[in-house]
Amino acid sequence: MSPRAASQGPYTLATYNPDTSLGRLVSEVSGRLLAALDNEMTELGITGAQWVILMRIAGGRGSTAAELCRHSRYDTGSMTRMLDRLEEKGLIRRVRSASDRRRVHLELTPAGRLLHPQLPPVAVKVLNAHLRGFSQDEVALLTALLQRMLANADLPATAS
Amino acid sequence: MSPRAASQGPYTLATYNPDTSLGRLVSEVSGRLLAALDNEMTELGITGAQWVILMRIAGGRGSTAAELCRHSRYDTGSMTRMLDRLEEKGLIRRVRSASDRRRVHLELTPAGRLLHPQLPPVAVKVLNAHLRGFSQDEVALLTALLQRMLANADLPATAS
DNA sequence: CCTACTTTACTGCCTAGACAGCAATTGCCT
DNA sequence: AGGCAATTGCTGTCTAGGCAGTAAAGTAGG
Repeated sequence: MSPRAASQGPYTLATYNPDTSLGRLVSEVSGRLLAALDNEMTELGITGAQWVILMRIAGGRGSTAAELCRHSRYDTGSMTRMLDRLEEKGLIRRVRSASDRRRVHLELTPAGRLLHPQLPPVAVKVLNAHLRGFSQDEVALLTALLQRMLANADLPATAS
Repeated sequence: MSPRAASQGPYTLATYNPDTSLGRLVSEVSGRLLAALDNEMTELGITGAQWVILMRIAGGRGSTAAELCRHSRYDTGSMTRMLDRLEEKGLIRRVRSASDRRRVHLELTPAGRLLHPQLPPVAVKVLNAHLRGFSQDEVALLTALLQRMLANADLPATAS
């Protein structure tokens, strides 16, 4: 309510411009990166979203559906169908756990293991294409700034 | 093919980590910002995506559906239905153009004009919450770095 | 004028994610 | 042992965007 409220952060109503704000900018960059990833991936037969899940499974950081959900903002219903698609493509396999029969362990099929090494180079290519003219220091700086935004996102929203 | 190819950009296969890469980071920040915007907007009865379109119409930077599409990576089909929803909520009005009868001019209804002033403060609040601890210089720096990535996105992908 | 091309808005159809609800399984607690 | 809550994976149902196709309206060139 008080005029002082306007000085509590970098943005104020007077200076805020929806077209040049960080919100618009981050959303646009994210969209372009995913679009470029999708584009590069069509020849491999998967989408950018599937790329992300495959990389997690292959890297051992997603051995069950629930674990994948906890790290990817999908709900379990969406994840089930995402895994359905990867299974239909013959890239992953579901194996019921013996120790905990609620769980379904996920693993790459031979076709999935064949595809896996082709995934990281695509991401490297896309990222570097968007980072032309950036020094290593600038990339590190950008990374650090974004990580700080992410850390703020986890905090409960302060009053006002 | 040659080893030199690995030094053409900040990322290399050896250093690339899908969990800490800029791709993952930008996507995550963008998702959090939109989720926070959605969350703040529920009480106003619209979504984050609708917020964006309403702001463009209100600001005079989107007087027809085709113009909105050119600036927002929606196709015309999606935009038609997006505008359907805004019209059903009584926030915008479609008016057939007299000079070019293919066009449908978009304008805010009285209810839309009443809602409009409430939109920017929400974005300012969300952005500032994610920028706690940032100086003005750091925000400017982050903005500039992201703009450079965006400029690179518009260039045709270089070979390799 | 008349044809060919473009632009604009709209409509099916398909894919994909969110939400809620469900059954099976497990661990905990008394 | 028995009851109970939590976890896991799955299924309907809804919303929403992408793609292709269409009709109406405009534009350019002969």
